[in-house]
Formats: sequence, structure tokens, C-alpha cells
Amino acid sequence: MDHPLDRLRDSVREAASVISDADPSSAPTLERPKNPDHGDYATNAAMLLAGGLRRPPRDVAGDLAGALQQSLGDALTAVDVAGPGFLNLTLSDDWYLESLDQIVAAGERYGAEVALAPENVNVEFVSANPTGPVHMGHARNAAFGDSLARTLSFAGHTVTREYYVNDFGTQALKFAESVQARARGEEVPEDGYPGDYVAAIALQVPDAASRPVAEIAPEAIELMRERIAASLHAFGVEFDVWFSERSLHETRPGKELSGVEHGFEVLEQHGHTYRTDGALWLRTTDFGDDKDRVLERSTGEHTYFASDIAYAQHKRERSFGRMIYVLGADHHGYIGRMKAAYQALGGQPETLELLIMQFVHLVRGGEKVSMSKRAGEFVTLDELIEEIGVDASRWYLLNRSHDTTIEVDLALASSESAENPVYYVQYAHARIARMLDKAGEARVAEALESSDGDVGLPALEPAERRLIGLLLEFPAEIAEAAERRAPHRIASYALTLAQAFSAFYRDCLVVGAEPPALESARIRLSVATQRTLATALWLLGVSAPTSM
RNA sequence: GCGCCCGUAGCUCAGUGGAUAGAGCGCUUGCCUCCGGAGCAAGAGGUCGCUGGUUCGAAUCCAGCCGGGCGCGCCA
Repeated sequence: MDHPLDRLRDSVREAASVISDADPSSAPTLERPKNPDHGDYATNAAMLLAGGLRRPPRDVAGDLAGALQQSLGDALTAVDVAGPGFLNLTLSDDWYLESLDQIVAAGERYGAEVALAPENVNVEFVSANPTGPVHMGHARNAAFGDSLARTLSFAGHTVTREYYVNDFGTQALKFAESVQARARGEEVPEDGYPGDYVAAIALQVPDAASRPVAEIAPEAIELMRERIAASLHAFGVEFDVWFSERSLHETRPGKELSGVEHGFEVLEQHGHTYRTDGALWLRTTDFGDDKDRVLERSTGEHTYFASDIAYAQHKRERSFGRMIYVLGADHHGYIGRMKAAYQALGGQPETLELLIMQFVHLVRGGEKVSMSKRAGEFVTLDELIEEIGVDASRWYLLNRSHDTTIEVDLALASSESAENPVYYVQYAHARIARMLDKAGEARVAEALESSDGDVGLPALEPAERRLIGLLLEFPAEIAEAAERRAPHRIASYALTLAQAFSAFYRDCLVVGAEPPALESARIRLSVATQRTLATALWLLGVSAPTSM
């Protein structure tokens, strides 16, 4: 798309090339200054060129200002050299209004398809053991993984959302043992699963009391997986692929080896395995890991790590250009050996991204909420939704960077009041919807069609310029959130946008504004804001209500 | 001991090379005749953990320390 800021950036680049043949040491910035006295946009282009030209930055800025004035003409109402050599640009009302028209013309997909190099991305997240309900740690993982997947997809990537189901090995058997104990009316084993949900599943598995544990395990695990899927569904989280760990241990259709054996085969071909003490080892130390890792125990059993490698190889063979793993805070020790294993398979380590979600601490009115699993006090996703709702849950789990521990205050998150940012943003959206209702569908449609009647309008209010300026930033925000795997930036943006709309709403009458062309322009601005708020909220998985 | 993450306002946290460091909550003071007051305006509150370094310019990059969280198994 021909975004107004891209054109402005091009103008700066062209002006720079007039001044100097040499490329600037880095790409010039074009940003909205914090201080409104510094114009609408500021660029550091002159300071970057000054070094190569061996001239004072402010002199270069002066030349650049002249070149920009030439190329931008009337669109540029002021250009000033400031500070150490910044160029502050002030743009005309017409430039703002034309930019607004472009945003409106982009429709509801404004901000989409901004990725420079679209990729085929696999996002694996949650992947909680199907031996118990989804709890708080997984909830953050789910909110983040889902929102990241939405953001990447919106930005133009092809995204597969995947859940790795640990339906194989000792945990699955222990779970089945607990189910069987409950079916027999007995206490669960010492290291079993005591929750009430185990008894509920025991009722659903036919003849759970009498059949062999190995036989009921897959059925019990599948029932638990369905419960997890239902919880996540209620949270707005869906998966494209539920990948069975068990399938990696079975001979694949039309093949002679299981997935795990195939993984070993690939590793051996690359010469990175060896046998010692009766166990099969992977020489991960060749790739920077601090010690080698066991793949097959001396007992002949495969390790969990062997499954992980086979799974990574499986993803590779499905041609994902990028694999993102969203992992819990206790998994960072896993990064080194996983990257090493990936290289041992012949993969490029930079295409494998392991993102660590830091802890969530729950607080209720200043008091820490215990989440001790041992004491059976852990908070489940279902309970969280029950207490504060999906919208507040997702907002508070998403508005912070994934690599910082966060504190969620349940009392604040559940308060439907002014002190709660999530409602503030939703309120702005609802308010626009009500206002546009008041104008009437026909009037709004008319305003969206006629974009050439802007001549002769009064000067734009500062709040209008500010709001259009913010809307223009949206595609870059999406690109940044996608590239940096940082959906929390969208929450910050949404709050800022809602505040800017409130200021506009206060200062500028929309419905009933005279002349009609002014009303039209303000309706267009309101529609563009409403769409952008709706998109931002959708990316977060938060609803955008039309009334509250 | 080694590794990863974090340290920014009273609290919770944004801000990965730009100008006077921001938001929400909390606190103080104003504003409901005006498209929704779940709102708005103004104010108080900061050695950006510390010390060096790189740079025209550092909360941001580098090194070393200090503090906190988490992890370091032929467990899953």
C-alpha cells in the first residue's frame, strides 16, 4: 500500500541523495516528536549524513530542508533545523486530510500485510500436559501465543497454530493409573493426580476399573485434551494442529521407521551421535550446549528430548521457514540444547525461536493469591475467566512484555470502571459506534464516499491532527509487534489511540458539525478510529463492543 | 558455580541510539445546560540498580559489579 508515511520517508531519502552520494550510516528515522513544538515529524537524516560529508550537522540540515521544501511543496508548511541537527517538519492540513482518506480507503484491513518478508510460520504454544486443567502459567502462554499468531497472520505471514500433546510416556500412564483408581473408588497413587476432574474422566472411560492401564491411557488423555481444548476455546484460542507425541513413536504410514527413529537416523547421518554406557547420546556440545544429552537410555527407552528432536524434524519436513516455541519460564534451560539439536539435524538455528514466558503473580486487593499446585490451590484458566472475564484476562496477560514477570490484580482487572484500561478502550469503541448510529447509516456512508469536499474547511484542531497522526502509525506498530514478537505493544497503542479519540471527541463536535463537509471529515476520522480500535482489540483477543 | 530473564515515579509496568524519560493505578485540585462522565483538565511524584566504556547524542549498545526471579537429571 502507498502509505503516506512511506511517501514522506521516500521524500527524505531522495532529498538526502541530492545532498550526498554516500549512503547514510543507517536508515534515517522519521518519527513523531514527543514535544509538539518540534513539528509533526522529525528526522535525524542530516546528522547521519554529516559524518560522511565532514560538515556540521546543522549545515547539512539546512541544505536538506531546502531540498525537502522543493520536493514536498505545499504539503510542507514549515521545516526547521533544531537541536544538534534534527529537521522538524510541519505538514499541511491538506496532507493530513489526504492521509486520512487513504486510511479510510484501506478499509477494515488497514494495517494488514505489512510484513516485508512473509514466511511460513509454525507457532507452537500452550502444549500443557493433558493430565490436568489449564492453569495460570498456561493462560499467559495461551493469550500470548494466540495473539502473536493473530498478529503474524495479520501482518501477512502464513501461520500454523500448533499444540504438542504429551500423550506418551510415564505421565500418561500415571494419569491413567489415577483415573483407574478413581473408577475403583480408591485413592489415587502417591505421585498421581488428585484433582476432581480425574474422577469425572473416570466416569467417561468405559470399564476404566477393569481394563489394563495402558489401554485406558489414550482414552483418558484424549478426554482431558478435549477439556483443555474447551477451556482454550472459551478463551478465544483455537489450534490448527493438535500434534500427538505418541505418533512420533509409531511407525509412520508407508515408512519403515517411527518419527523418533527417523530423527536418530538424520542425526547419525550428520555424525553427531555416539553410544556410551549403553545409552545413545547426542553431541550437543558441538553446537554450544554445556553438556551432551541422552537420546536413548541404557534401558532402551527414548528420552523426552528424543521426542522433541523428532518433532522438530517433523516440522522441518513440513517446510516451515520459521518455528516459534512459546515456552514457560521453567524452560529456558531447554533453549541451548534445542538449538544445538536443531543444528545437529542440519537446520539453521536462527529459524528456531524459543520464547520464554515469565511468571504471572496473582494479587487480589494487594494480597498474593497462592498458586501452589501441591496445595491444590492453583488457579485454572476456567476460574480466571469466571472471575474477571475473557476480555480483562487477555488484556492483563498481554499488556506486558513476555519476558518480564507480571502481577495481575484480580480486584482491579474485574472492576468495570474508569480505573480499568481495558474498559476504557472498549468504551471508546462503543462510544464511536453509538455516535455513528446517531448520525445514521446513510449519513456515514455518504461521508465515506465524498472525500473531495475538504476544500474550505476550517483549520484542523490539534486533537484532529494528533488523532490522524496516531492512525498513521498503526501499520508500523503492527510490523513492529510482529517482528519483535511483542503483541503487548498493540495494547499500549490501543490505549493511546483511545485517549486521543477522547480528546478529539471533547474538542470537536462530530454529529451536527457545520459545514457538512466538516461533519463528513470528522465522521471519516471516527470511522477510521473505530476500525483501528476494533483491529487492535481483535489482535489481542478482546471484544470490541458497540455498546456497553 | 554456570546459564537465561528482570531492575525506570508510592505500586504495576511501557519505552532496544535522539531533543524536557512516559502510561495506568494511587494522591491533590477543578469540571456534569453541550454527539455516552466507564469521561476531561491541571498538579505533586524520577541519581532510569551502581561504576566504567563506545557515540555528536545512552534508560537503550559493551564490560564489570550489586540486587531479585527461574533453570541447570539416562525426570517429564
